[in-house]
Amino acid sequence: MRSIALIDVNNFYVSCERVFNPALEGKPVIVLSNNDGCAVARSNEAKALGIQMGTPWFQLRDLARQHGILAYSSNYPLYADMSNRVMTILSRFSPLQEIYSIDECFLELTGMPLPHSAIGQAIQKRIRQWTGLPVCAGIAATKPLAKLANHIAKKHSWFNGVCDLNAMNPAEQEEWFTRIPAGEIWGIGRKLAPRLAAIGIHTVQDLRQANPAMLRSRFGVVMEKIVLELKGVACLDLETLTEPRQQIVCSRSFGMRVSDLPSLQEAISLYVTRAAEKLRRQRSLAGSISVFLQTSPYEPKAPQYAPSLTIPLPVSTDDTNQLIHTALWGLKRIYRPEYRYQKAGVMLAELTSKAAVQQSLFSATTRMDQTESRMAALDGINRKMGKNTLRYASEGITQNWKMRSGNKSPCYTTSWKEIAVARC
DNA sequence: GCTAAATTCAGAC
DNA sequence: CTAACGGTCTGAATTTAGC
Repeated sequence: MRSIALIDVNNFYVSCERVFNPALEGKPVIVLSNNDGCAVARSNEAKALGIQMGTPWFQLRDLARQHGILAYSSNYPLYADMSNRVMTILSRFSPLQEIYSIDECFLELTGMPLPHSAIGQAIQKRIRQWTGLPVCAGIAATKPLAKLANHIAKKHSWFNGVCDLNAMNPAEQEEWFTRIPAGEIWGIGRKLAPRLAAIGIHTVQDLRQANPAMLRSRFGVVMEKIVLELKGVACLDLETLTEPRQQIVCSRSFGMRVSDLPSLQEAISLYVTRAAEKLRRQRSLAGSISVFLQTSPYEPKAPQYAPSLTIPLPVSTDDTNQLIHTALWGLKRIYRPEYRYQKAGVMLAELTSKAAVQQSLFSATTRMDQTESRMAALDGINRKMGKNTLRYASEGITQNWKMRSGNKSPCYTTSWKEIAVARC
């Protein structure tokens, strides 16, 4: 019997904040998305107050005041660093690991000594000891079932955070499947759940018993695979190698509405810089760059404008200078001064491996070499001396358009300067 | 009427 | 005092373009 574990950190962002600020323990805490926009992580106490995932912060303000809810701006350097620690520890429990998201991974446990719940408990204990973070483990024969097992472990405290569906007999399993709504299944979202309900499929058990061929014809292959996996038939492999991204996007909402071109130029320059850093980190080159602007869809009475322009690059590149130049050229094409922009962004696409470049017949190789050493120097200085030590003047100095981040915790694990301030 | 490319949809977290 | 609502990425399905 195949045995897959799905390990995930409970309320990940909130738990990271709590590790470094134990006073948050037992209190209703939320972490907000970029620009302090929406609640994207909630402690159990906050969930108990009825705060839904993705609720805009301004709608929560009153409730937060009433109940003393603590709201933090998101601190991605902290969460990314904690995630790396967790994933490294987990990698020692199995040779096959799929890192599925910032706080989740699958581990192949097939063939390891039983009971596998004991492995789950060992994992839980070590992650808690070595990082301070709480995790749950779900174990089952396929990935969606492991997700469900994890869901069960989280919801029912008597499992102590570890649930092995493989260790249950079929009647017990069925008991659980009958109690869980189909919408909880991995891959069944807000559109598909109502469509399934319309044909009488309400629970996991209903879906398990449905005819895969019929579901395929009505909903497509994805649904068919989900059903087969729920029956225990493996269709999805563990994806243990991470392929390089096929496109890289960097976009941000502004802290205020922006209408002037110079501010947009600064923002676009910054986003291109970030995107190009990611591009070089995965050793790719971009074949095209897109620029886009957006007015706020939440102000329906204001005139809306959401232009974008994709510019093909004659020779694929990872040179920030060249990418900024091209993006700013594109920005000028799409910019109209009469709108109040809420957001801007860039996308690098048609990415290819740097190891297999198609050189231009007409461009001299020296140009490429110059780019190479200039970018290496830029990345090297910023790696050694800290992010932003060396940056492009076109990013601007005051950056009045920058996103709001009113209550960010210090970067406890990635910045010497901020630890000194924290004194915890 | 076919294939390929582009766009949209749905999902995850 | 008022207005304030995330970001990245994937793969399938559907539509459109080009022949």
